[in-house]
Amino acid sequence: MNHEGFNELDLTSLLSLSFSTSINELHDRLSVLGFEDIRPVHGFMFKSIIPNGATGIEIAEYLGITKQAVSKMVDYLEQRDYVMRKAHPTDKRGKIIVLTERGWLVVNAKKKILDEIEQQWIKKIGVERLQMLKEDLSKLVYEINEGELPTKIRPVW
Amino acid sequence: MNHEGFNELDLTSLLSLSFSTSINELHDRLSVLGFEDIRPVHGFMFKSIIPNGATGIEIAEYLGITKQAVSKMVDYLEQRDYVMRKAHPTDKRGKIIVLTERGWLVVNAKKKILDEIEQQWIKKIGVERLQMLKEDLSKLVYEINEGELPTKIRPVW
DNA sequence: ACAATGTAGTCAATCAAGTTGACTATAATT
DNA sequence: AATTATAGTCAACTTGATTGACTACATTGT
Repeated sequence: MNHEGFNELDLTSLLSLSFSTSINELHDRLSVLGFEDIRPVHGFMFKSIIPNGATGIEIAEYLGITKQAVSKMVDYLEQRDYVMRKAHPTDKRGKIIVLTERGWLVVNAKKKILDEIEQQWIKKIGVERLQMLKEDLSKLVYEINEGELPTKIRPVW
Repeated sequence: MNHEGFNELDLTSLLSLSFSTSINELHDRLSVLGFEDIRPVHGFMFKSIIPNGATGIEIAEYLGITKQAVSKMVDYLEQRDYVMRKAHPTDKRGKIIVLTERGWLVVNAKKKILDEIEQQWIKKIGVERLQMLKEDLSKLVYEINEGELPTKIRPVW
C-alpha cells in the first residue's frame, strides 16, 4: 500500500483530514466533560436551534435530513435532557425545539473548546495566516454555493 | 431559526462546509460520467489501493473501519467491476485488492475533476492564497496528528 | 363559511453501512 | 510439532438514516 506524504494530498483530502482532526479533538474533549453522548451532528443541530429555538422542519432543512430523522434525534436528546419540545406559540401543529440548561452547557463548552483549538492553530501558523485561511474558506464556500449554505451540510461518506 | 453569516462561522464548521462543498461537486460530476455508484469512501479506498494494490487489512486501517466492512465494500465494488481480488503472492491466506480498468477510469476522472475544482478555487482567491491554504492545512494536520494520518480519516457524524 | 388542499409532527417498516463474534485456512513462534 | 497469531469471510445485530401512512391543524379558493 502507498502512504503518500501530506504534500501530495489534494485539496479535498486535506479538507477532510482537517475537518476530522478538529471535530475529533472537539468531541474527545466534550467526552471528558461528560458529554460523551453528543455526536457532531448534534452540535450542528444546536447551531440551528440557537438562540430562540427552531421547528423540526427548520432543523431538518438545515441538516439536510428528513423531519422523521430529526424527530428521532430530538427524542434522543430530550431523553438525555439536552433539548425540550415546547408548544409553538401560533401554530398548534408545530413544536419549538429549545435548549435546556444542560444543552446550553454543551454549547458553551463547545464554543470554548473551539476557541482553544483555534488558538492552538494560531500557534502553529500565526494569527495572520489563520485569518487568511478563514477568509479564503468563507469566500470559497460562499461563492461556490452562491450565498446559500450547501443543502447537504452533512459530509456523506 | 438563526441563519448566521459565513463570517461568524467557526473554523470547524468552515472546514466541514468546505469539505462538503468540494466532495459534493466531485461526486456530482462523477455521477454525470456514469459513476453514480461510487461514494466518497470508495475514492479514499482507491487511494489506498494505488498503485500496486493493498490487502483488506491495510485498507481497513487506512479507512478506520473493520476488515469485515472492507470485505463487504470490496464485494460491492467487485460486482460493479471497479476492483478485483487477486491471490497474494506470498501469503496464501491473503488477497490483494487491485483496480480494474474501470477502476482506473474513475481514479483518472477523479484526478481531473479535483484539478479543475482547484483551478476554480484559484480563480476565486488566487494561486498564492490557494498555495498558502494548502500549506497551512497540511502543516496543521501533520503537526496536530504528529506526523501520522488521523486514525479516523472518516468524518464521524 | 366551508370544502379542498397543504403542512407539522409522529409511528411503523425498511434500508444501508457499519459493528461484533464465530469460523476456516494459513503463517509465525516456541 | 504444537501453539498461537493473522487474513479473510459468513452471519447476526446495531445504528442512523429512509419512505410511507396517518392525525391534527392551517391555508386557500370559491
